[in-house]
Amino acid sequence: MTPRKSAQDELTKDAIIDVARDLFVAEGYDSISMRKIAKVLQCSHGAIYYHFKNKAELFYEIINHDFQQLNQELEDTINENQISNEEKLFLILYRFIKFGLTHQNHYEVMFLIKDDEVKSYLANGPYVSYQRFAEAIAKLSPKQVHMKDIWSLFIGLHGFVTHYSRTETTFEEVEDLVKSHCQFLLKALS
Amino acid sequence: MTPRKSAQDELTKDAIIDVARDLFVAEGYDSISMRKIAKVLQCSHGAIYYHFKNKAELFYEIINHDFQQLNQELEDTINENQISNEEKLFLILYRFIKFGLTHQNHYEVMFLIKDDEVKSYLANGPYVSYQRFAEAIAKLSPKQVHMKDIWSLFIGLHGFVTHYSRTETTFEEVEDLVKSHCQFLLKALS
DNA sequence: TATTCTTATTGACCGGTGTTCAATAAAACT
DNA sequence: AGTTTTATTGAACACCGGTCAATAAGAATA
Repeated sequence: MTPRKSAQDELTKDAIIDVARDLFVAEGYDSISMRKIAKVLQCSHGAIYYHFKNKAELFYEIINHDFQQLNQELEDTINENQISNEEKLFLILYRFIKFGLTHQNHYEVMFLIKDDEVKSYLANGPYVSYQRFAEAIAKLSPKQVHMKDIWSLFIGLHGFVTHYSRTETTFEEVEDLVKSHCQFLLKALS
Repeated sequence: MTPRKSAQDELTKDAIIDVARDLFVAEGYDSISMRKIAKVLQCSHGAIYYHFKNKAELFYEIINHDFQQLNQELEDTINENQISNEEKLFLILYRFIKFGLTHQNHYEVMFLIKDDEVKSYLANGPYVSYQRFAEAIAKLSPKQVHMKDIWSLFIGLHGFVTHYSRTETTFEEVEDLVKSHCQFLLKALS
């Protein structure tokens, strides 16, 4: 049996996450196997299981960071100075789609995946992000909006990201369409 | 080696499709293996490959039928008597979502799947269905609508189906929400 | 320093997947 | 009866996620 690694080369959670993140971003959850990750890390695939219970947990550590980033972006938009509420409203929608399309493979898992294993790790990440979103929309809207309408608005954004993720379109390729889609949805809100 | 089947038990494309359809509907594309299909058919998994080039092609034969059904439903709605254009417009949206949520696993493949193998077989099925949809919306709208808005409308429906497919919600469970979502989208159109 | 203990890694193994293909037997044709 | 075509079998291949006994490196202890 080849000997185990020496201390200097010892595997760390962070090292695994760094490699796994790149691979997942590039090819998505299903396409990346533990063995592929291990190969890049130059370790056996079994070693990864010492640091993470399973593939889903490893992925969750990455996804969790993305939810925080999404929430942060939303907050930044709310707190931005020198722009009107109307503009903020637009920016929230616009940036949500931008986030989704620039993190396509992660978005898929954050809001789309059916895999029960992964879903159980996601826990309330999607729920929290949506709550923050809904509060922001309610606060920034010129007139009272129904909860259901905010939900429909969100679903409308979700559909956009979902569709263009399927076709692996970049945000830049559809930037204009993003704008008109956001305007379309805002028309329904008022 | 056990002998091959006798003529009366011979495998047919239709027999495979019938079994595969039920299994795919119940558990989705990924969860159903060729071996599971073969087990129900009481044949070897290799035999299926004599009738279908691969799993994707088998699934496509099923999906293709679904596109035709979706297109038929749309046409039926257009040709329905004794209802106004406004009501037809609503019904088209409503029934699209209904279709999506009552064929969740198929919808996923029809409009959502990333699997390149399957996508290549889908060919222009989604495209054709969308064209028919867009034409119907344009015709039934009281005033001129932009192409982009029809697209946004569709994306809005797509998002709804996609989200509730992920959570495996039945159409009946969200029937009221479907109505309000359709109304929301129609508000944006006018 | 010698010994024990803890910790991290390895890789064989399990049961599963889609797909291929040589062998073969049933049916059809000559 | 003999030949050809056709449909089926199941072993084999290269993957997958996950488990775990064996083991070696490093730390702690005597």
